[in-house]
Amino acid sequence: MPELPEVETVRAGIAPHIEGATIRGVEVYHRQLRYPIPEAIETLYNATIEKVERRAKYLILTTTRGRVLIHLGMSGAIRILPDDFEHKKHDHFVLRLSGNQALIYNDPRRFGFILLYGKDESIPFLEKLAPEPLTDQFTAAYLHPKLKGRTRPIKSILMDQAFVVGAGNIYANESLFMAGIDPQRPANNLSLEEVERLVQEVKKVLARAIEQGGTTLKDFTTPDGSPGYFAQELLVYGQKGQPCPLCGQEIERIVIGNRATYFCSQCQK
DNA sequence: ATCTGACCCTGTCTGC
DNA sequence: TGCAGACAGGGTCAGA
Repeated sequence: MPELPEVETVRAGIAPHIEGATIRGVEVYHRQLRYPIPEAIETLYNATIEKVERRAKYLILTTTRGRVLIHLGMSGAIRILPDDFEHKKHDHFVLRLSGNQALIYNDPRRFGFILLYGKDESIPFLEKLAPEPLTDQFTAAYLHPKLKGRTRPIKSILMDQAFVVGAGNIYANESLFMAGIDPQRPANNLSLEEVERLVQEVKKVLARAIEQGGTTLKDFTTPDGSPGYFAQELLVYGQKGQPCPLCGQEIERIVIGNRATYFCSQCQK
C-alpha cells in the first residue's frame, strides 16, 4: 500500500491528534509482524508522544521514553479513534492515549513492523537511506554519478531506497512515464539530461500525490477513514491494455524485478 | 560489488 | 458455487 505520499498522509493525519498525548496503555494482539514487536514496547506506558515524523516510508514517534519506528509494509494502516472503537480483524497493536483516544495499527499481510529505540540509539533502518526526494538534496547532480556502472533497469533503481527514497511501484511507474523513459533502460545509459527530467518528474508526481492524500487502490485510507484521490490521476499504473493518454497506443505490462511494470513503448524510450 | 529471484502473509479477483 | 492460481502499494536475504 503505502509509498511516500501515503505515509506522509498518515503522518499529517495522526500528528495533530497524538502529539502531546500521553500513553495510557499498550496492547499487543499479534506480536509477529515482519519483526516481532519487542516486549519492551510496554515501557512506553506513561510516556508522552512529543512528535511524529516521517523519513522515507518510515514513521517515527518520538516519546519521552524512546522512539517508535513504524513501517506499514504493503498493507499496514493506522487509525486514530475514540477509546471505545470497534476492533477489526488484523488490529495487531493499540496505544491507548490520553484524551480517550486510541492509535490502532492494522496490517492483514503483516509485512510491516513496529520497533522501539532509545532516545540516542541509532536506528539502522534509517542509516542507509538516500536523500528525501522532495528536498534540494535530490538532484540530477546527486543521482547521475551514482548510476555509473549500474546495469540494473532504471525502474529497479528508482525503487531502491539507497538511490531514491519513497518511490514505490506506483510512483516509479508514473514518474518514468512522465519523463518519457523506458523503465527497462540500464540505469547507466541514461544521459544527464534524462536523469534531470526523471528527478523533476519524481518530485512532481510525489508532491501531487501528497496533495491528493495518496493513492487508494483498494484499501488504503487516511487515518480519518477517507480515501486518497491520486488513483484518479494514474496514467499508466494498472492501465494494461488501455490507451496511452499521450499517443493512444496500448499501455503494456511487463515484469521488472518481480514487480508489475506499466509503460507506453511509444512514448517511453 | 552487483544483480536476480525467493520469500515473508493474507485477501481478493479471475478463469475454469 | 467451488476451487486453484495469479496477483497485490515493501523490503531483506541468499546465491549466482
